[in-house]
Amino acid sequence: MNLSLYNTLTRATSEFVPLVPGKVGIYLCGATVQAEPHIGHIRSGVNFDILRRWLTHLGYEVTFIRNVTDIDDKILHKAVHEVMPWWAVANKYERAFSWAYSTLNVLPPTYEPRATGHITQMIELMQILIDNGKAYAPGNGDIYLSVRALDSYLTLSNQKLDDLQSAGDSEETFKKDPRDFALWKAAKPGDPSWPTPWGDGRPGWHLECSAMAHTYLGPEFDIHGGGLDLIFPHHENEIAQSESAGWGFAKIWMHNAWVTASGEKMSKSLGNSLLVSEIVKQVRGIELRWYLSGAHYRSMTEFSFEALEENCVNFRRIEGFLFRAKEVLGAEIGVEVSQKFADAMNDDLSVPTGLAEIADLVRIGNTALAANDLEGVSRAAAAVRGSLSILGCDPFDPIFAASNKGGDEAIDGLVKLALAQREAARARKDFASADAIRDQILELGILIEDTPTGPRWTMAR
RNA sequence: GGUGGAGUGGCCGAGAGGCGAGGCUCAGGACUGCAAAUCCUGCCACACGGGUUCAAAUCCCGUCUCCACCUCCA
Repeated sequence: MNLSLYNTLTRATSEFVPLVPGKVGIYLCGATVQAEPHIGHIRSGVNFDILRRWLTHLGYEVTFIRNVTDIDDKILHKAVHEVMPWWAVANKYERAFSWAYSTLNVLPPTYEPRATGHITQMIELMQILIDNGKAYAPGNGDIYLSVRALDSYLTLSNQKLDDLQSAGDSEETFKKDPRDFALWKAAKPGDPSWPTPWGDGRPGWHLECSAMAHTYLGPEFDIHGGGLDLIFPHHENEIAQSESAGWGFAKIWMHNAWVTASGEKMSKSLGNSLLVSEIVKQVRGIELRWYLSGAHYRSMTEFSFEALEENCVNFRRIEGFLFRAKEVLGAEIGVEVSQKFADAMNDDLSVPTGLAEIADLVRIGNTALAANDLEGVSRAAAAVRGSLSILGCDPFDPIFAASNKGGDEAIDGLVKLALAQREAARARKDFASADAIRDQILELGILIEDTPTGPRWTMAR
């Protein structure tokens, strides 16, 4: 079975065929760095990280570009609000995003271009568009794209130009048509600006995405991703800008759905309790990632702390199996991807189906552990670990190692001293003393379990 | 008004004509000195009303409810 992906453009799932055999170019709309990331933002990062890991597993050489939009209206507003230079605001939130990505084990992109670093490329693109008559400079310093002049506009969102509600601000502008959009905005006093042949100004409608995708992936590339809400107008405009310049642009458009709260999109829900930085005070990054990975990327996932906790319990069970397997095997666990898991992933990244396979493997592995079937344990554990590694949730991944350390040797030695006393008490049937030791140790956060091969301890969560 | 999506068991969450996804919770059982962990068993759901079919959660018609996008939201 080959990889099939859903393409928003065709509204169908079809076999993935790269433009260049063996290689894949992906452009993901990353953050507009104007606020701290909430779990909806990071879901997008996680979903596309899984896509990237899967493509890499399939043997593709993946070039993954994820931009940072570090200049836009919201950033400027925020700068006024926070009484900071706009560039300090942008950098502050860019760091917040970077922290969230690494906390959730989202691999660094091949390159992470910033909008402000690509003004030259944007000017070049505008020059092309003006030269071929698709864009115009009405003389006030703005540059607009003329949407009526386009052969195909709104093909991604399947809308008709005349059905759109008009912008509202159109009468005061220099637009030829109210639906034309600004590629470039003339400088206003106090705003940052860059010089162009048409006057000083700053980037308009996400011109940077077209310019940067072109710079790093070429005139056409395989996959363009982003959140569902970017379909219109953001991605439509990217297509319009790029195709008008004569570039083939993206072949496949992939959009992740939201994390909702109380049935509504996250940005509408109040409070900042759903910031990544807040959630990871309650659960580990790997657990939050597991939760966000669990729903299909095109399905809305309804956030609740109950659901999060449930998923954590589920994950700890899987992780517990791997830790026990490693202890019994006395060796590193292999990394294999089972056919069933691969089939699931190949079917438009059907993670939920893959989860059922993981559950099966864990059950089989636990049964093998009970039967002391080391061969079976090894096989199941490797398959579980392989699946988890695709999901970016491998507990043996060094990035998570710190939070998984059972404890260092000193703790191990101390716990074993206590366990020896408990074993002695149990041997003389002094269960009251044995239980007291177990309870006291548990209060320190260490869980004692008796197994056929003797007691073992783990850090309680 | 236009465009798109959703409604599945106590909860989360797949599936998209036929042999009960899976997880969590809960209840029983096995194991255990007691636990924990683990395994086994149980809990037969698809918004509503019609229709097509041997067979519908899945297809068709109608209805209701919810959500999103429609010019700077992942």
